[in-house]
Amino acid sequence: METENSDVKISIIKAAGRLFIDKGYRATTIRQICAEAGVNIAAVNYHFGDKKNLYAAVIHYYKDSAFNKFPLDHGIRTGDSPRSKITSFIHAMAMRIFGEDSEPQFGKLLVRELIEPTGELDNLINDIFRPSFLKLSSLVKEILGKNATDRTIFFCSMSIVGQCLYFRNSPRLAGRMMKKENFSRQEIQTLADHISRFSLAALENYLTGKSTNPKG
Amino acid sequence: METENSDVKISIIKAAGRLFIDKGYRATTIRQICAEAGVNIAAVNYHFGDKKNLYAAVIHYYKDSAFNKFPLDHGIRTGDSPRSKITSFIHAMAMRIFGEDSEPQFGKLLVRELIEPTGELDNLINDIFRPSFLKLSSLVKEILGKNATDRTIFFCSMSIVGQCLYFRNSPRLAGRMMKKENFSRQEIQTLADHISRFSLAALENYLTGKSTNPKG
DNA sequence: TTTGCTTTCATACAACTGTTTAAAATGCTT
DNA sequence: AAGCATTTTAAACAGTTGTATGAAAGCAAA
Repeated sequence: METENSDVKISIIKAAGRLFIDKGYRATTIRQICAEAGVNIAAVNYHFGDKKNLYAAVIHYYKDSAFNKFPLDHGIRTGDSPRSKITSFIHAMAMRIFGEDSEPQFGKLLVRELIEPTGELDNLINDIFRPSFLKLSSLVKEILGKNATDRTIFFCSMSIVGQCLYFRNSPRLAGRMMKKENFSRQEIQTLADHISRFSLAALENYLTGKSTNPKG
Repeated sequence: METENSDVKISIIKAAGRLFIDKGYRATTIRQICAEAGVNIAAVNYHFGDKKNLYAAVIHYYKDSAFNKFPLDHGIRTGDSPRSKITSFIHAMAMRIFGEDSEPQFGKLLVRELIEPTGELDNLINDIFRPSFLKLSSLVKEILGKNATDRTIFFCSMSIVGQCLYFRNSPRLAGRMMKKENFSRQEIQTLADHISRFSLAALENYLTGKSTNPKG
């Protein structure tokens, strides 16, 4: 059995990726994958061993694809202002999560794994979530200043990530743009612009803002 | 066949709810549900017709439970300040989404349905998402003021909802509190306090804040 | 106790699942 | 062209799924 990624393996990975993104791991059958890829039923087991291994290969493939195009420090230059750095980070994160046009939507796979872990979640946390979150936290800390506690930095970073993921997976409300399958780069930038603006406005007034006690 | 909710029906709904929340609709089998509820395997089909109908009953049951305890205007009094109103709204939303201790976590069912619609999604959008979102939007509008466009109000409301749902479904990062199965009321309030504070800081400076253009 | 209805039960069924197998086809080296 | 390893194929496998069935049990009213 070959170890490199042959054409057949790639075509299976891509077909499986489309289906996993669209229907999820469990609801996608090997027969569907093979039909979509135009290969025999036994091809998955021959080339990947089993369905679980194929899924891991799909995650790996799309993860590399997303982070090769938009690495963690994409658009961030050392001399940039904290505002500019966090804005660049959010834009790159949005591009990874949304994908462009018909590109794979890595964020959908991520969220699916969050909701219904298949066993790859631990790898994803170590490979993706943790380093990405740590990078974001360091940028958040630059904005909040030295008075911010680790807990505050943590919560604020969570708030930023949450916005990105929800925009990708929100329901269709009224006749608006959300819940589209694919977004153009222009639309992704519009969303990333909002998230950056919203988050920066929050971060720059988080420590000085009034209390939110409902009674007060 | 009875039309009221008998004891057996309730116990099946509750057992199914626990399993659907934990493993999702597809991964949960009727045999598991009946074992958990201590009833015969044919009970689901006898009392609910089929699995899909049972799922709809589960959604309906937990939805009513969550909104009876924490309705849309929970804690909101007419004379309250806009800040106080939106804070109360976020706290109630958090309670509905997280549930308390071992209470049903309605947010998990919601997000599962967002990620992998079973057909109930359209009902949920009409019954839950849309009215809740409209209520939140009206409160956001109060804070942003009359200069805010509908588009701005929409995006900012999305940002608030996104935070709540992500906190419920975030991965376990380091040894922190997230990705717990159950949250105490104290922990939910802590999260809601942060989300309120973050969002209010954002809303009150969104229109006056500087641009987020990465170049600037 | 008998009657008639509702509910429970063990069992069975057809459809679908991931996976395996052994033979056929293909490609590559000599 | 021959030999050999790799890949593809059709067919089958055992296990699980949601659902259906017909008999047994429960139960209230007469």
